[in-house]
Amino acid sequence: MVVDQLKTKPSDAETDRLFHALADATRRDIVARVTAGEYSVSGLTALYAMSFAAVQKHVAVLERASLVTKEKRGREQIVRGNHEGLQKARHLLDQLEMIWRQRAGRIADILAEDDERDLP
Amino acid sequence: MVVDQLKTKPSDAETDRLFHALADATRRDIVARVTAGEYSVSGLTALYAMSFAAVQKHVAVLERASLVTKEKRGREQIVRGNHEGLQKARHLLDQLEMIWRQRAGRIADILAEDDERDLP
DNA sequence: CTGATCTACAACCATTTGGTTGTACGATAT
DNA sequence: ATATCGTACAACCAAATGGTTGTAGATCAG
Repeated sequence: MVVDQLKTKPSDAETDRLFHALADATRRDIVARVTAGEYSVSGLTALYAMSFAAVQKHVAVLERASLVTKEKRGREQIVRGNHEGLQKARHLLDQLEMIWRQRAGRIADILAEDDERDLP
Repeated sequence: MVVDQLKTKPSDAETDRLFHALADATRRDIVARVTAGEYSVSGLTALYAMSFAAVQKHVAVLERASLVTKEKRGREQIVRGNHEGLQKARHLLDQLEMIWRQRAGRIADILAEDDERDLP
């Protein structure tokens, strides 16, 4: 099932790649652009003050992190946003969020126990 | 207002620090541990196969990313999870998610226009 | 066919990262 | 008082990062 893929915990290496890919302003901008529309690699290069090869490397990093996909069209390579990577990242943050809420819950429990102790 | 702090877009450098901090398995584990409970830096060191100084550096990276806080207690430094960083990270992913949904919306619009063209 | 465009990839370089060891210092326990 | 514990920080090192230039292969336009 597709759901299984979401519930499957990504490997550490996968997660490393994901967050590392997001830890760069240029790459985040690329993700936003190609999620909103289609860009070739050279189309993206026009947007930034860096060489084609540099952008190419950024796209490769994003691709390895499942945040974008590339598809050959004629002599161009079309880059598109890939929802899968984003969902993975959100899922991982959700897990940390759950740990936080569990802790908050335990604290509430402890306070409740204290209250009980105060009862007659 | 507190709400303003959440709505304020974090700087690129802040976001870089955040995702970079999360892009390491040891650091993610530290975040999970100190979110669930309290640990001193040397208490954390006992958990990993690396030197005290290495763990100290990881904690420093997490602290700069607002993912943990440190508080001196006696001769120990207590590390605690900081919800602020997590929320920031989730907010940033939410923004990308929004771009995705907007695009999905536009595609639906385009399909709807095509349908209209087909009408008499 | 020829030339221009888009891509891939290697080689190189400066900086950052993630680890180490070693030294120093305040807080604690004996 | 002294030894030990927890921390801070500097110096060092290998590997990874983020950028460059240069070369070469496909694809398209004229």
